Amino acid sequence: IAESPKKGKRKAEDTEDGETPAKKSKSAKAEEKTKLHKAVSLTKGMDFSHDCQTKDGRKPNWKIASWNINGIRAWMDKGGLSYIADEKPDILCVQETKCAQEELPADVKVDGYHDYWSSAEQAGYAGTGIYSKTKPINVTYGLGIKKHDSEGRVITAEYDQFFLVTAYVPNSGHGLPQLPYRSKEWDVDFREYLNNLNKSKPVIMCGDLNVAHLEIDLANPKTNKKTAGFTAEERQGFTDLLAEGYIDSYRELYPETEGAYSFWTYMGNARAKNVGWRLDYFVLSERLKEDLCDNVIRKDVMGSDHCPIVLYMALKE
Amino acid sequence: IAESPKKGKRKAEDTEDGETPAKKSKSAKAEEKTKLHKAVSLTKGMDFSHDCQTKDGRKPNWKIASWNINGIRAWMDKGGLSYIADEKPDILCVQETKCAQEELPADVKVDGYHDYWSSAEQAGYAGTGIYSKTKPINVTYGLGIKKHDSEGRVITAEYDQFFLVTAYVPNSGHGLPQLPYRSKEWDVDFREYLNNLNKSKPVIMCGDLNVAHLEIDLANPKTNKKTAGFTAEERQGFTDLLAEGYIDSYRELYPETEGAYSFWTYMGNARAKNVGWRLDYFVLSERLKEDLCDNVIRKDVMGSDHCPIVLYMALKE
DNA sequence: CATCTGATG
DNA sequence: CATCAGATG
Repeated sequence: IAESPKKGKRKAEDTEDGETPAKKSKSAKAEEKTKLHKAVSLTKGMDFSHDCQTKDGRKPNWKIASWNINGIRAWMDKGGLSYIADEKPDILCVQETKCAQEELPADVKVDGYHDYWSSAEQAGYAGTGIYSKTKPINVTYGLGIKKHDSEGRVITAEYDQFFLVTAYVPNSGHGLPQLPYRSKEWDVDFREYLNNLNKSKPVIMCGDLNVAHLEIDLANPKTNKKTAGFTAEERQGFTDLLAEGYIDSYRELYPETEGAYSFWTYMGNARAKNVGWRLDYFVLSERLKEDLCDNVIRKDVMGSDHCPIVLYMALKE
Repeated sequence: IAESPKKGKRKAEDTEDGETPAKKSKSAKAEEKTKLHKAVSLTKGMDFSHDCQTKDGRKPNWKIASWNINGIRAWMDKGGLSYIADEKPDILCVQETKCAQEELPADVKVDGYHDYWSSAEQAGYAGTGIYSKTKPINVTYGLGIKKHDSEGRVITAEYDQFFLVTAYVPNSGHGLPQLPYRSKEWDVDFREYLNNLNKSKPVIMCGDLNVAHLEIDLANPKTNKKTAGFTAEERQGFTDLLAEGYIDSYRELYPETEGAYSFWTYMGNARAKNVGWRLDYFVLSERLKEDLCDNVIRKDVMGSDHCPIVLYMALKE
C-alpha cells in the first residue's frame, strides 16, 4: 500500500563482454546506483602467503582461485570481495552467482581486474564469473551447444599458455531427476569440449563439478551412494574425464589426505563437524603436471557453503 | 546436496476451536516441537498504564487491543508476545498472521488467555487470531458466505454484553485489481453481517480495515486517491458502514487530531517521518458510545508495519 | 540452512 | 522494505 519510493536498481556498467550465447545485449540504461557495499572483511587476520614450488624447484608465477560463492549479492553483503584483496589471485573464478548480468551490484568490479560474467536465463539461478588481472586473449561463453548453454555454466578464457575454463556443473537434484542429463549429456559434451581445447593449448579447468570423485572425497560415502554428487554415474563421469589425459591437481598432490573438503551443507552444523564434500577442483591437462606447485583448500574462508580453492602454477613462457 | 537432517516442524497443540469454515480438522499428529522463542521484548521501558473514563465518569472495565502483526512467526521472533504481557489487554485481536493453524509456533499460547485462530487456504497469507482472558460464549469464523470465507479474515467472539468481531479486510492491491470485489462484494456483505449481529447485541469490530477514511487519516491524501486504501469506493464503504449506526471510536474522541496513524510502509523510512495511514479501527455500535473511555494508538510499539491500537470501555452489566 | 524469485502488502 | 512460499542446492 502506497508511499513506495522509486525502485533503487543497481547495476554494474562497463563490465566486459559478459553475454551468454543465448542473450542479446541490453541497452545500457544508465540507472541510478544505490547500495554500495561497505568494507566488510571475510578474511581479517588470515594469512594467504604460501611458499611452494614444482618438483623441479620452480616457483609459481600464476595463482588461480575458484569459489562457489552461492549468490554474489549475498556474498558481497558478507564482504566477499575482501577475499580478492587478500588472496590476490591472478584469476578468480566464481560459480553460482545467481544473478543476471543487469542485476550485478554496482561495485562488483575490482580494481586491477577484468571481469567476465555469464548468467542463466532463469533469474537467480546458477551463473559463473571470472576476475582476471591479465586481460585474456579471448573469452567465450558456454560449450557452443544450445541445450547446455542457457544457464551460464561455463566461461572459457584464453591466455598465452593455456585455456582457463570455469564450470558450474549441473546438480543431479534431490531424487536425482537430472542425473540422466548430467551424466549422459552434460558430462559427455563437456569432456569433448575440453578435449577440443586441449588439442591446441593445455587446459586448466576449475569450478564446482558437483561430484565427489572417490570415497575419500566426502565424509559419508556409505550413506550417499544415491545422493546427487556421489552416484556411480557421476563418479564414473569424472573418472572418464581424467582418463582422457587430465589430472585432479589436489589428489595428484595429496593422494592420501582425508577430510579435505570444499563444501559443507549449511544444515546440521556440517562445517563445524567437517562433514563435507570435495566438489571443487582444478583439472589440468596432463602436460601441465610438471608446472604444478600446489593446490590449497581455503577451508577457513567463510561466506558460502563452499570454500575457495587455490592453484599455484609455474608456467613456462 | 545431502547431509539433510530431519525437518524440525513446530506446532501449537490444543489451540481452541480455530477451524476456518473451509477447513477440516487435521488429526493432531504429536509432532516434535523445536524452536521455542526466547524472551525478547519489544516493549521494554514502555508505560502502558492509562487513566481514562466515560463522559459520565465511569472507569474502564474492558481493554481491547488490535494489531496487524504482519506474520505471526516473524512477530514472535521479534518478541511480539511481550506486548501481551505488558499491555495486559482483556482481548487482543491480531491480523495478518500469515500462518496456517498447523504451522503456528509451539509457544504461541499465552498464560491466562484463550486463543482462537483462522487461517487462509493459501499458505502464508492473511489470517486472524484472538487472545481472550474471558472465554467467549461462542466463537465463529468468517461471514458464513463461502466466497469470503477461505482466507481467515474474520473471527467473531460472543461475550455477555457484546459481539467482538475482528477483521482483516481485503486489500485492493497494486493497480486496484481487487477493488471491485472489495467494495462491491466484501464491504457490502460485511456490513450486512455486522448489522445482523447488531440486532441482538452491540458490536465491537476491530482490525485492519484497509482504508483510511478521511484526508486526515493519512499523511499524503492528495497523491493517494488511486492507491488501495484511499480510493473513493473504499472510503465510501466506510462512510456507509458508519451510517448504519456505528462510530469510529478514535475519530469520535479526536475529531481534529492529525498525524494519528497505525500503519507506515517499511519503504523509505516512512515511520520515522510519520508518513502513515490510519488503517486500524475500533468500530462500535452507536449505543456503546456512552461506554467509550478512550482509544489509544500505540505508535511506539514496533514489530510490524502496523502498530497496536487499544480500546478502553466501561461496559455495564 | 541459506540462496534466490515472485506474490503480497 | 518487509513478510511468506517454493524452488534449488
